[in-house]
Amino acid sequence: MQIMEWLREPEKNFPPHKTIKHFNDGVCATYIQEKAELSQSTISTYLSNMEKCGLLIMTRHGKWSYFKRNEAVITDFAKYLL
Amino acid sequence: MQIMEWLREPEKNFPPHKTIKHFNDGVCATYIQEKAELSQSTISTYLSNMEKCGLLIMTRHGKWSYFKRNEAVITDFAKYLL
DNA sequence: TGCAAATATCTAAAATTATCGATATGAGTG
DNA sequence: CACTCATATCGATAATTTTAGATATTTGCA
Repeated sequence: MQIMEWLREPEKNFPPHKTIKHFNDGVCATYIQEKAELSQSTISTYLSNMEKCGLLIMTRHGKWSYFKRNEAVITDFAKYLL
Repeated sequence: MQIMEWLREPEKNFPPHKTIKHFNDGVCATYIQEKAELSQSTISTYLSNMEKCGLLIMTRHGKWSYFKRNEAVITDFAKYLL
């Protein structure tokens, strides 16, 4: 939940990436891990699971994995609750 | 989640109560328990927790506890996810 | 008042989840 | 192609959740 909130406003919650300046594909895993203060393996598993279940969209840029919210899926889920 | 879905349409998912004919206050705990096929204590705990956290509204009618969805809270939660 | 029905609470076990350290894999770079 | 950084996977353990049986409480009714 916390990660999903952070990713709603990447610019406000994360520093700009050293090589990729925009947030078009979201935030790289390392920054999320640092902010979450959980181990690398834990965050990697989280992000991977969240991507598998459709909540996040992952994009590889070289050695970095970027994650952003999958708004379409989130909207559908929110509607389903009603 | 399943219970929340059932309670979206009480008339379609539960029999009418023997003494109280309408579904204004939702469904009595026993019917939910029977449909869920879980023990009485389990369902009682579920419903109580769901009520405590605001998802359900409980109404006592004599010896029966009725439960219905708290649509306001559900709507707020759905919005929060977006 | 005493019994029965409906629900609530307590305690404990089995199952699942959260989390990490160690290790493996993938990718860029001199 | 060796080295390093970023991420992924594996295996294990601690913590939490799920669930039930036993028991307690509440309420209506004979």
